[in-house]
Amino acid sequence: MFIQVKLLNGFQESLIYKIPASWPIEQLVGSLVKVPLQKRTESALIQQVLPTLPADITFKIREAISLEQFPSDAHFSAYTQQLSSYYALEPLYFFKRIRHFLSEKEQELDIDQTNQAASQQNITLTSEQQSIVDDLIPVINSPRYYPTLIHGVTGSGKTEIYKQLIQETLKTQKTVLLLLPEVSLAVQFTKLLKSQLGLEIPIYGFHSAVSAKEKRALWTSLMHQKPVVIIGVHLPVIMPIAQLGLIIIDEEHDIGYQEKKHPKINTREAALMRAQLAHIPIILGSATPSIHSLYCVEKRNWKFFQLKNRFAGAFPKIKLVKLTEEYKRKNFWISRPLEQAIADRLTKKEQIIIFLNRRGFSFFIQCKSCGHIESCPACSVSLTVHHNQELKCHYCNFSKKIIITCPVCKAGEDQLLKKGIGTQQIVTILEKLFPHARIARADLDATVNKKKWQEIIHNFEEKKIDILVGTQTITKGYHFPGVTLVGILWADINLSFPVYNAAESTLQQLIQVAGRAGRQTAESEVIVQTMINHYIYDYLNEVNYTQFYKHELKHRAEVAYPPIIRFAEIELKHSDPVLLDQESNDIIQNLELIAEKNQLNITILGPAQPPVHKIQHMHARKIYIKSPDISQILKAYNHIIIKNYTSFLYFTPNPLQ
DNA sequence: AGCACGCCGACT
DNA sequence: GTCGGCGTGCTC
Repeated sequence: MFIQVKLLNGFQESLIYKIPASWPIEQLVGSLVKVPLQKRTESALIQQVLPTLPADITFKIREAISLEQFPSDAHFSAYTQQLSSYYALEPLYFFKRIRHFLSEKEQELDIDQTNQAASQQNITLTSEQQSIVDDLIPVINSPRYYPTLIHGVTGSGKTEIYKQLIQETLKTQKTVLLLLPEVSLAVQFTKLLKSQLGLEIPIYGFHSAVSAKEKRALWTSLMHQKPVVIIGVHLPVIMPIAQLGLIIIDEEHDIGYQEKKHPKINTREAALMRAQLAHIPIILGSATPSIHSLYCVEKRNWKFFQLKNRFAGAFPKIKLVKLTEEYKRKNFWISRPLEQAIADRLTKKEQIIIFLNRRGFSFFIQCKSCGHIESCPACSVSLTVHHNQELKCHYCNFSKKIIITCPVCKAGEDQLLKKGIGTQQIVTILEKLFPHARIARADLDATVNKKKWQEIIHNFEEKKIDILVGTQTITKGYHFPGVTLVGILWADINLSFPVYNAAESTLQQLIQVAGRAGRQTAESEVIVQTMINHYIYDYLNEVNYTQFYKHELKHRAEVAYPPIIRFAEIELKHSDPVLLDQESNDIIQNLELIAEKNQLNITILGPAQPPVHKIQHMHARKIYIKSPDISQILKAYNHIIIKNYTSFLYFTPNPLQ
């Protein structure tokens, strides 16, 4: 008997080995083996068992060495098969990833020590919370696929439900997967659970902030089929786990679940596939559930629960302010109502968050005379002004001195407009308006320095800072009881972002930030400043968030976007833009041909130049495929990849931005 | 992906 | 004469 294997080290061709006499023949396909290759030993995945050799063999066949130790998981093979066909990858990909972390060397990690583990123990659940737990306990005890969506307003105590259900699952000797959309949240959650559930429960963090030693300890547990709690972002969902009993996806709406690099696997989707194959319950929780999940509640009978009450504090009052209306004000970016509210809170010695939801692109420099914008020589993005003296590229880190005359029309400095607004600038404005306030900035630049970041968060918690100015980073996870005012400076920046889910993600973000207010106090306020009118502002009240679903779904149906239809992206990359354009057009033609030949019901869009179409001298184009049926999209794409294009091709089903 | 082989220039 | 740079080709 022989096996046909594929090497994990990137060597493409499959090889044939003899099975040692002592091996079982059953269940070899999908297992990892060690095989001799020239003078070394390599790991490989068994693709096929061959009873006899192919006739045309001219080389001598060597014998495989040993089967590799791998945690048993009855559903793993089917799961990696399904995942790999959905993401148009080879099943080998998942084994490579697992292998990669196993061979990881120990390295110093600067672990985020942000201390948020509030020690509230043995809390009695509210009736809202209890009814969810009561519904799920029977399913945990006799498992089946049971997708459950929990819409819990900010501060409603979803964590308490998770804790109960984790304990119930462990009682049945099963493993729990707890997933969060960001490493920092996973770190926080791990700490919280360890302090509140007690040391006798094996809890493992499993993400980039965890040491290789700890990861290996988890691996050993998995080998021995021990029931554990695994907390992570992307990695845990592709691990082989013998006795999986429950998956929890917290902040399920968050785009952080989609991996940043290709292949852009979405942990939320992978987890759903896994739960379905393993016949276990899966819980998705969020204060702002995704349209997609709400759609599944409606069309696919997912269980749905709502937590409409806050554990402590009360909901903030929400006030919408139009920036374009003619207020006479000291500064364009701080409207009169906001200025007054800040002054008011400062005298009451309460805390304020000022939020700027800019995303990637920010304030660039533009000539008022000729319209020229300074941009990066290597990437196609505008350069960002730093400290009013430097221009920096957000993608490749290129930097140069700020220009004082326009390089195109030679106009002077007074004609150079530093468009947009950044957190730095806001701090300066606020310092002028409120000279006695203690103001700090917490954006991505500040978070790169972990120590400084921790210090800022700590000082804000200790009320040594009155106003915290920040971007996305402050919207996630943190709990600042002293905050009674949240000011959102420019709510509509992202609404014009060229993606179909712009309204959804903007509203989710606004509600999440607004939710930072009034966690402890009865009276708080959120001021939302905007340039334009938009329907999302009708749904800023988070208790009524689900009404947004109806409105948005109608809109998506009109323009044929998910979740009504399926949607996938093909990204093409090449250093030569001419070749890239040729090949993208060729792919479009080919797709159309394939669709016609196979009678596929697909719509092809593009090729489009993405907003950032050139990064580090690599050009990019995007092609989109729509269809009522994902398998038709996959069929079309699989026809494309067998042709030998010189561009790099990346396939993303259901892309999020 | 590794690793050996081999062909050519630099150096004790 | 030998050491070592890396281009080429092979792996069951």
